[in-house]
Amino acid sequence: MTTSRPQRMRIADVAQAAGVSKTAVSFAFNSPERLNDETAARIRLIADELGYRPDPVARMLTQGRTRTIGILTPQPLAVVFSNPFFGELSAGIGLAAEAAGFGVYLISPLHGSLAQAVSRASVDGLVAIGLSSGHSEIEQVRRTGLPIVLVDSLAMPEHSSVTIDDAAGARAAASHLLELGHRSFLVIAVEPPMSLVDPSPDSVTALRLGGYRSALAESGVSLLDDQVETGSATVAGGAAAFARAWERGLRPTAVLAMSDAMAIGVLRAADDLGLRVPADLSVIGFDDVDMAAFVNPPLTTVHQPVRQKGEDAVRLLLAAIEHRAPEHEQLRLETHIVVRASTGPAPHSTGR
Amino acid sequence: MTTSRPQRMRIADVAQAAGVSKTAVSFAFNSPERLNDETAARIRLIADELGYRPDPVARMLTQGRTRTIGILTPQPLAVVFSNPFFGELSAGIGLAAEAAGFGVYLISPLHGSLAQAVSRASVDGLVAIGLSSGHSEIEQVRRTGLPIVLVDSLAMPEHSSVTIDDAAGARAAASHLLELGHRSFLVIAVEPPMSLVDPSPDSVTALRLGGYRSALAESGVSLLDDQVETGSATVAGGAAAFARAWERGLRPTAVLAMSDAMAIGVLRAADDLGLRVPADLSVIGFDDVDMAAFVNPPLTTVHQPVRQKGEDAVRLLLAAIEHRAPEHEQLRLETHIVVRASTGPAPHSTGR
DNA sequence: TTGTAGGCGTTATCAT
DNA sequence: ATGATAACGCCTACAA
Repeated sequence: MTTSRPQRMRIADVAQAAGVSKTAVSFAFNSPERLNDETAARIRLIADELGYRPDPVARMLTQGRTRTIGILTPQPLAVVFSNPFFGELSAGIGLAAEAAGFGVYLISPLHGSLAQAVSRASVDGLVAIGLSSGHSEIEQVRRTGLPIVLVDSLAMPEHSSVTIDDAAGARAAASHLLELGHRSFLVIAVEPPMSLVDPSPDSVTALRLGGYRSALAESGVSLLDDQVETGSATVAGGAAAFARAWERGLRPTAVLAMSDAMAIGVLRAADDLGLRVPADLSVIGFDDVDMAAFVNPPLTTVHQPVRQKGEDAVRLLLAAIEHRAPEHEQLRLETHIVVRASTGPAPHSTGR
Repeated sequence: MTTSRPQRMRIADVAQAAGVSKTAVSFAFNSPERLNDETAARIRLIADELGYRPDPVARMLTQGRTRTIGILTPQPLAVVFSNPFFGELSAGIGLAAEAAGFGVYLISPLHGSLAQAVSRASVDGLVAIGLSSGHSEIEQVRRTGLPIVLVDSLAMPEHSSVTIDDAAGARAAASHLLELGHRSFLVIAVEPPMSLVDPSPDSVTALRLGGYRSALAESGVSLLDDQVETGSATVAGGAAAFARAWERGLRPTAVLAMSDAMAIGVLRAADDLGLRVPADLSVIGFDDVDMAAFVNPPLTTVHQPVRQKGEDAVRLLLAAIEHRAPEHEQLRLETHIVVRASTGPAPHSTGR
C-alpha cells in the first residue's frame, strides 16, 4: 500500500503464462544451459512480454550476496560531492567496482548516525573513507561483521587499508616553503567531523600537522597553535579560514593547506584582500586534484595518487569478499611535491 | 560458501537466547511500545551482546521498500565523478535524499548494459540524469515500472522532469560574444554517449547547439558543421577537442563550450598554444560550476542552478514514491549569464 | 529436462 | 503483552 510495486509480475505469473514451472523460469534466467534452448528462449520471450524482471531483493536474499559495495563516509553527501578529492577517489572506486560487476552504494550519516546508515545498507563490503579511530560509532561499524577496507585511516588494524605517508608529504610541503625563505606560516587544517570524539593522533589532520611541525622545527621555526586555522574541506571553507586568520591579525608569508580545495579557497580569499600570489603570499595545497593545475595561479601542491587509492581499496575489498581470506594488507602509496606557480620566494626575504 | 556472511546472528538466535519469540524480538526493534519496557530493554541488550542486527535485505523483502533512490547515469562512474557538474548535481540529490532518510545508490552501465544495472539495483525510484530519448535501453528502463524523475531530459513524457532552458542559455552565451564583436566561432560540444542510437533532437547537446545557431543566425553569422568539435565532458576532453580543431586549421576568436569542464580544458589547451585569453581568444562555458570562478582566467559562463536541480528531482521522486500520485510535473529552471574574465572584445574587432 | 518442496530472515496477521 | 504462523519472491537441492 505504501510502496512502489504496483502489481509486478512474479516468477509464478511467468511460469503460468509459459506453462512451465517456476524452476524453469528461474533456469531460463540463471542457468539457461540447463534448459532446452527452445524452451529457454520461449520463456524469456514471454517474460519479456510480461515485463517480468527478477526482484533484486528476493534474489539477494536467497543468494546471500548483493554484488554491491558501500562507500562509507562520515561526511554528508553534500560535502562529499562538493570536494574534488572525494570525487576523484570515488572515480577510482567506481572504476574498479564496475569492472568487477559490483554496484556502488553511498553510505553517509542518516539522521546523524553513521551506524544507522550502515545497518540500512545492503552491501557485501565497505570502503571506509577517512574513518578516524576517534569516531564515536566506529565500534558499531566494525560489528556489522562486513569486510572493510580503510582509506586514509588505520583505525581498524584488523582490516586492510590504503593510505599515504601523510607526514612525509606534509614535511615536503613545508620544506619547499622553507627553502624559498619563508619563516612565517599559517596552516589551514581540515576540520574533523563533529562526530569525532577526540582528536585522534592517527587522523590525517594530525599526521599532516605533525609533518609540517617537524620540518619547521628542523629549521628552527616553531608553529604556534594560533597559527593553525580550521575549516571544512571545501573551497568556501578554505576561504573562510584564511579570512578568519587574517582578521585575527595574522600576516603569514606562506600558507600550508591540507587540501587543494581549501588552498583554492585561500587563493580566492587572498585575491579578495588584494594580496598577490605568490609575490605577497605563497600557498601550497595537498592532493593534486585535477583542477589544481588550472586555477589562478596554478597550485603548487603535494601529489597523491587519488584514483589509485580508490582502485586499490576495491581490489583489496573484493579479495576479502570473495576469498574471505583475511588478506591483511596495509598499502601505503607514495606522494611527491608538484611545484607550480602559487609558491615563490618570501617577500623581503633575507635569503638563505 | 561464497559470501561474506560468516554466521551472523539471526532473529531466531536472539529469540532463543532471550527466551522469547521472534515476534518479540522484532517488536523490540520496530515497535518497542508494544512490549513491556523491561522485556524490550532486555531483548535489545541481549541482541546487542550477540551482535545482532536485522538483515537489511530480509527487511526490504517483507516491507516491500528499500528506502533507497538510484542515480541513473549512462556514463561510467569514472567520468561521472570526474565531472564537477555531476558532482554538484549529486550533492543536491544527496542532500535531499539524506534529509528524507533515503540512501543513494549509483547506477551506471554494468558490463556495458544500463538495463542490466537497473535490474540488479534494489531501489524505490530513479533519478535519471541526461537520459536522452535516443538511448537504446530506455524502454527497458521504463519497463522496470519504477518511479522515475528525469534530469536534463524529456525522454519520458509520462514522468516528471527537471530541466533548464538549454536553448535560451546557449543563445545568451552566443549573444554575449557577438556583442563583443566576435564573428568567428568554435563550438565545443558534449559528446553523446556511445549507447546513443541516434542524435536525438531533444538532447542537451542538440538543444544548446540550436541555441548557439539561432543567436548567430540573427546576426548573420552561420555555423558550419566543421566548426563544431566534440569531446567527452571533462577537462581533458575539452583540451583535446580544442587542440584537434586547431590542428584542423581553425582559428576562431571565440569558443562556445557546452560545459565548464570542457571550457577549462580549452583554457589549458589555449595556454599551451601560447594564446592569451581573452586577448587572443574568448572562451565561454556552461553550468557555472564552483570552480569556474577560480580558474585562470575566471570563466565567463552560463549559470544554472545545479544543486537545486538535484534537490527538486528528489522532491518530485519522493512524492511519486510515497503518494504514488502521478504528480506529473515538468520543472524548468532559469539560467543566466555570468561574465567573468575569459571573454573580451574580438581581436582586430571591426567594432559592433 | 522439468517439477516439488524447503529455505533465506524478517515482518504482519491473528490468536491467546 | 506475547506467540504461532503465514507471507514476501526467489533459488536450488533433490526427485521424477
